[in-house]
Amino acid sequence: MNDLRQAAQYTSNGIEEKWYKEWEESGYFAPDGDGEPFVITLPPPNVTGVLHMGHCLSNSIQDVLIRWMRMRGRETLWIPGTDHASIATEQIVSKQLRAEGIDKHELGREKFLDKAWEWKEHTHGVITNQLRRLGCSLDWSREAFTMDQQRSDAVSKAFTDLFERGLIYRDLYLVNWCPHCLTAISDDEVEHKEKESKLWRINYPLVDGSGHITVATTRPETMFGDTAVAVNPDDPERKHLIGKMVKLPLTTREIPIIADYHADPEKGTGFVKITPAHDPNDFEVGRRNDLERVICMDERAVMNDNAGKYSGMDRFACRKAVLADLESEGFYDGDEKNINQVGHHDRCHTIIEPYLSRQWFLKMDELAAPAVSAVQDGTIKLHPERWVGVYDNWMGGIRDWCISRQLWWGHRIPVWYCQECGQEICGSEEPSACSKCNSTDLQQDNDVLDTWFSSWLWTFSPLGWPNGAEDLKKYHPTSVLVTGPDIIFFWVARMIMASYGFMNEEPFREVLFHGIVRDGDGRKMSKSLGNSPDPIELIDKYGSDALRCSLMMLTPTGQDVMFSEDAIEVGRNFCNKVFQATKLVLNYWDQTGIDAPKGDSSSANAQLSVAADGPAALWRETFGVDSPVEFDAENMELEDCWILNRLAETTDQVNENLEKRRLNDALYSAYNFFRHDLCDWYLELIKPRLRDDDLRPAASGVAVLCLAHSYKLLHPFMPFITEELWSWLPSAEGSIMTSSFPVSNGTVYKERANRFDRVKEIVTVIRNLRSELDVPPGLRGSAILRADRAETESLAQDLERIAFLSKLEDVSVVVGGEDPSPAGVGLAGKIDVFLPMEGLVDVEKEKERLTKELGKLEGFISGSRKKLDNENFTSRAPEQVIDREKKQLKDNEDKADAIRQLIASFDS
RNA sequence: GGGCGAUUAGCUUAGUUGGCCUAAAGCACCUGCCUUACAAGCAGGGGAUCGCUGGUUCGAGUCCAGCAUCGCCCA
Repeated sequence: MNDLRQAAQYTSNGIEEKWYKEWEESGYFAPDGDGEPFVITLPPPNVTGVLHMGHCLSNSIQDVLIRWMRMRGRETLWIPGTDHASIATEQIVSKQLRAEGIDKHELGREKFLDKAWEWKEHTHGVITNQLRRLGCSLDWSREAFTMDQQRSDAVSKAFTDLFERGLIYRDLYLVNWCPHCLTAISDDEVEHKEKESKLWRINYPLVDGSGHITVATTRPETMFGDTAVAVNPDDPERKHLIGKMVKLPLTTREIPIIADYHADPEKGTGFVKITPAHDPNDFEVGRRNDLERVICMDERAVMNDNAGKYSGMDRFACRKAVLADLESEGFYDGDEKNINQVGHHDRCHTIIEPYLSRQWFLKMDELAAPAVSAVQDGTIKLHPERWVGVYDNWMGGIRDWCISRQLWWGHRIPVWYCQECGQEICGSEEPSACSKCNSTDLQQDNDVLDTWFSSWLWTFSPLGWPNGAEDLKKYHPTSVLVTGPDIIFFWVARMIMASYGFMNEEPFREVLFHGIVRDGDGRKMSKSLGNSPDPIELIDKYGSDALRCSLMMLTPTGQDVMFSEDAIEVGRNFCNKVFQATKLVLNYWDQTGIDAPKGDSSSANAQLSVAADGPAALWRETFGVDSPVEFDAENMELEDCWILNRLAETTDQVNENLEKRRLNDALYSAYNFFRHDLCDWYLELIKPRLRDDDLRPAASGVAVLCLAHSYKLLHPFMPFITEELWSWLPSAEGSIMTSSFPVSNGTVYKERANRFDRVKEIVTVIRNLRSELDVPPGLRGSAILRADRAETESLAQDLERIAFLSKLEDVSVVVGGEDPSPAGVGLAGKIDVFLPMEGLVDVEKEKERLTKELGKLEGFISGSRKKLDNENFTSRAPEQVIDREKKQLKDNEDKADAIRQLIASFDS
């Protein structure tokens, strides 16, 4: 027998790796069958990175969808891959080289790339193995990397296509420049942070000697790049100065006062210094007014010769020096506090320097148009829907995308320059000679492309575009994209544009945005805060199933999730619960000595509605083999009917919620069924039958069926433990992950199921009474139920069950009659429940309790009466609503009467 | 400054078409129980003027307007 069967508690040790290996070797992750394809491309993690909590959530969601669809018979494909993370990787490799005393530039491009590839090979296995530990059922045979040959081909094909379509251009532009990484970055990579700074006032003397004007600035060090001062043309107090010249302090230059609406008379001093080469707004002003662009810093944000004696100083050191000199030379006019948004590079957190340089841009308008309508007309659905507005908003104001990066690790821009005639040649392959002058002296552009320029192709490049055809035809468009909303612009929007741009169709049918994983205090998890647990450590400690289950249970659809280590106990505890219930059932099953034939998974199914034909039919349906147990389908036990009905209902709920992509609701349905219906009620109740030699086979048989279906329902969420326990079941054959997912078309045994619900209600009332009246747990008293004649008959069949579940010696039923006294009393629907307790009941306490209950009822009654007395209500509300209200009133009045009578009986 | 979202029990949230809402769940808390699957458990309990103010309606946690507070994105 399996060692785990003997364990006191569930432990995932060894089990998870064992099953993952088995699944992978059996080829279960590859698409199979001829069902409608269901395809996801994994959002590629950084190849040199490690798994973090956000990945765990995102990948768990994807795996749930994939496993569910696979079990439903769809041809599923989940494609893994990683991206090359240009800036991050280049930073790491450069740092490693520096530690060895090697400078990147001395080493040279080729050798640096060798080092980077080495590093990539070294770290690649880390993240992919982590995905395996999580249980992700990815088709590893199709793994892609953004810089492998196939994907590199896709990138240069995309670039050359766009180039030929005239959408790519090169221009001098003010870009977001990182003086630390020495590269341009896109708008999206800039993080704006609020900073308290100052607004300094500086006097610029008028050249004609008629005094001075005062400009206000947050960046005095850029004054060496000033080429004008702007005044609002509608500014009555200052417009007369337009056209005059001012002297730029600390220099010998003279600049004009110009008219531009960028200047706001209400803001600052009404005069704005214009620095076209160092400020995005000023750049636009410069364009409008045809101003000269004077660059006063180099790429490291060090002042250059245009800054005169400040040349060679860092930008911030220069600011201090300039301010000091302005003051000593009498140009300084004070300052005031100012809070402004300062852009930082999201990778290295250096303050961005707007920098004038020649970059490659992609025109977006044309590409955006079909991507906007696809989301608007519902071709692509976003969940939750509110992201549609955010998406539209951004797409409406879309700006051209700066795609060049001054880095080496990445896809080198496929453009060559003729050194003879200056011709630009773009092509997927290196040209042998200049197309214009035939010179062979060609040089490739030094820059590489933004990493997102390869990931925006991610729905079709992993399927083999542009070379392969088969996978592409079969699996594109993909089905779902699962990701966080933080990259909706970076990635999601661009993928949609790319797909329409190159494939002429949508990249996926729906996008599932999930929340961000935060720590227990609601802070975003981050390396610098050190508040992010290592998922692999958590998996080692608690098991992957526990981690997945906890994350899914804690994550409201589309909302952020607060995760702390103790939250994972929810999942761990549930795994143990599933294990314990299995142990119980199988231990009794083994005692039956029945030798169950193994089933045939190919003929097995999971249609719950066959349960109505009896457990034997369900057994055949579930395991694909005749039931080794003889069930009496004509005389099913009440609880068996009830649990099979609950199973059918739960199955519906799970499927329905998964359909709606409400994953945590789906999990909760299955969880509540297992923990409460199956364990707390059903398994508790059948214990006497399990201990009885004659009744054991049927009771344990139904329990086995419940377990089998529970495992299936839970398998997408917790794949390992369900596979392990499935393998323990009699008649179970093959892997659960390739078995059928349960389906149901409604309820079974509805009438008897309702009868059991009444049993539950009565038992709950009795337990409540026992507890409220402080009846010692060891005391097995009796109870009397009073009901009308119609109910009494069926109730009589259930008395033993009620007695057992409420731990009473005996329970009897009467029709009408006096209240037994003294007794505790409760109401289960229309049934009065008496707990006679000679000498035990504290009359005063019981009266107090009943009075409280009566008060509550009277509140409801007066509420109902008020409604029903309102003619507006009775004439306008729908009939069912009125009927329901009347019925409630009647029920509550009956209850209240019963309680009043009882209170009176105490007094007599 | 522009936009989006949130506000329900101590905490995290559910509440989908206005009426089975007499507002649900988990965690936390209190009480009892080591009952031969499980203390990583079971049974029971307390705890909410649904952010505020108006409006629409026979009826509002739900729809509308304004306000307040918080969060996110963009400029």
